Amino acid sequence: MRAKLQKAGDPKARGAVTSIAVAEVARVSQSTVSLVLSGKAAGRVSTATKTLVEETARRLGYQPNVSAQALRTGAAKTLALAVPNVQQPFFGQIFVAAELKAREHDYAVILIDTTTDLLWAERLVGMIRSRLVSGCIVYANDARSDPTLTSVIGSVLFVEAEDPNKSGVDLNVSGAMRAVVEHLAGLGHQRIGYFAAEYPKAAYKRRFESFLSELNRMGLPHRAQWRTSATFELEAATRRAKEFLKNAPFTALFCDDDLLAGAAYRAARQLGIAIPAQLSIVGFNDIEIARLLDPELTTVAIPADVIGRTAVERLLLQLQRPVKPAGPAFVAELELRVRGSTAPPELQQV
Amino acid sequence: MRAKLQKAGDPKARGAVTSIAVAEVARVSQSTVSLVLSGKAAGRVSTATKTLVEETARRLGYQPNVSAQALRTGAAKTLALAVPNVQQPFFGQIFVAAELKAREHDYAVILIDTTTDLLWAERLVGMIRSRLVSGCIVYANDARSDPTLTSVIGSVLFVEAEDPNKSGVDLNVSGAMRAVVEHLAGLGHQRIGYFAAEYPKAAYKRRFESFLSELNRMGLPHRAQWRTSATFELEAATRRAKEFLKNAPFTALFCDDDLLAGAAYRAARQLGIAIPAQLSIVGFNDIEIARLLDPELTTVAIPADVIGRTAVERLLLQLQRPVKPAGPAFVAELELRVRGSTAPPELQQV
DNA sequence: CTGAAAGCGCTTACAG
DNA sequence: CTGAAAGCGCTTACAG
Repeated sequence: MRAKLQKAGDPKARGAVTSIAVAEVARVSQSTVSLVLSGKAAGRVSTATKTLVEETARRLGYQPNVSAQALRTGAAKTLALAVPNVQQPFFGQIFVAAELKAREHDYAVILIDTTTDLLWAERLVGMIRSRLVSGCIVYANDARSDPTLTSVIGSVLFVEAEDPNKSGVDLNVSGAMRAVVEHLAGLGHQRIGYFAAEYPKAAYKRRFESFLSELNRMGLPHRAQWRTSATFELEAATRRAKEFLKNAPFTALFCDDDLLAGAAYRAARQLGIAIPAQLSIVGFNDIEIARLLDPELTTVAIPADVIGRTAVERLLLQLQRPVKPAGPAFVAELELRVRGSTAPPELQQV
Repeated sequence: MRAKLQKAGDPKARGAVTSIAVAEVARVSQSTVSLVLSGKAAGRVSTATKTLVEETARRLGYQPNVSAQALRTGAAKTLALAVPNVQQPFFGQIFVAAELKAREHDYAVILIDTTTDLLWAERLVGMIRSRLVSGCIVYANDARSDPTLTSVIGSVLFVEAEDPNKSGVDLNVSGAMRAVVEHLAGLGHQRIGYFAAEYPKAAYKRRFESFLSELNRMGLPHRAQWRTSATFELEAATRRAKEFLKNAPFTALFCDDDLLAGAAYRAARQLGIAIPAQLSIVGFNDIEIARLLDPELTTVAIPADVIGRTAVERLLLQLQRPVKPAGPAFVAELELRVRGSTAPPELQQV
């Protein structure tokens, strides 16, 4: 038995079971242990040896040191997921779906909140260059961060990107907007207001553009005064909605997000405007809030699970290629869920 | 100039700037670079050399390889945060606060959802033993996972633990329950129902026990039939609430979570029960939903930011110690926020 | 104040 | 089919 000289001052005794320990106990070489446990034994290690090693590793409770693996292979099995706001249940859903798919491939996921961390892009670049993560999914990037990300662009997959051509995964926003406008027009609404999210995201800009072109297609008018915007901070959004809805000349209102729809409900309540009799409201996202509102909210559902899964799959594929393939984005279909907040415009407003 | 022999088949060219590259350019040894950049230069490296190295590193865009650092030091600068449900905005808040504090110490955070991953405890142990993470904050563990975690217990900090003595951070639940019961009793309520969360968490059990002892203290009765439970799945919870509220003999209802309160609102709406005239409702958490409900929900606010921050601070401290200090937990104060969902019991129910 | 060297725990050609 | 050896990029005693 070889005595192990614990050199003073060296990293403290680790206690962990290493592949060398497994090799010693199994009386094989450490190479063999590595080959077997990383699944590369086929045709290179006899079945007997393979079984012995696996057995020994299990018995000793061996877990490969991921830092050593990452150092040697050059890539950590960790991904980052950057989302605008972790506190929104929708992004929680995205995370859960992404994490599940990542886990299938033995990857861990680090979550980045781009709203609370203004330097998120710089930090992400640092994470990639320091090899903390191998790649990142960026949900709804803002234009400001793009220059920062160019140096690591091959390791990034965008969802609902600023520039739609850059998206690895995208949403069929125009299809959804068509459904929204057709639904409202079908009920008899001629004037539709727009309550926009006050964030510099192309995702929101695109929704509005689709909205306008659908109105156009249907021959419906739109005025600048029929549109306002607010952040998702509930009190501020409610105040904004209240000014906006006072004497509003429209009979239906589209909201960029269910949270904004919630603020519109509160404003309507305070103003004594009945939903849907006096005002129809449509949201976007279909988070839990939609069904907690009274009446329940008609809204556009986004398949968070499909998006989260697909984004991870595509990112992992992309990381294997030498160069980023410029293939077309995966486009997720959205679904209008009609509930009680939309009805024909029975009572004309001012 | 030393020619570097790129040995065929070795890990592909990495492209990354290493400390050796910095050393070569700055014409110092790699040890010196390391000393300077890890902030251990004081009294060991001349100011001139220090400046030169820093300058060179910045110019080359050097980022230390964290895998190499972790391998050498034995600990990755990564923490895990295990929460019951990422999709609940409350845990999003916890994450944001924890991540911010972790970032201050140069740690990254991996999020674990214990509801969607039934083997989370096993996976967490794997993460710790494989050195992917140095430690973990576990929010509201369930008893089932405890045996699995014992082997890594020194690397874990509990929040609202199964066994309150094990908590590194805890909530003053009895204080909150006292405020709730006193508030309702003060309004004149004698019979208070309880809508419990149907999860095997000690956190919820403790809320109910505190509730009972506060009732006791106030001399108020409680019957088993005045209590029911449901998961947070909105439709199921609403159905449960509907059965429960039909001919309910109580005039006020405490809910383990704002989401359950939301379900109770829906049920009340369907049954034609007016809130708060016929039924007062109190929630727990004070997430956004509380202010979106109509009337706005009286609920107990939990300081997610304080909890997230403190948990990280304490975990980091704990990881430095050789043995886990059994000091007392940090106890976060909760606050009852009175809104429109509670009022005197004007109309007696059956 | 500075540098040469060991070694953290792996993976992977290479030789046998 | 198996093993010896190199080397990923760091940190840290140690020698000078």
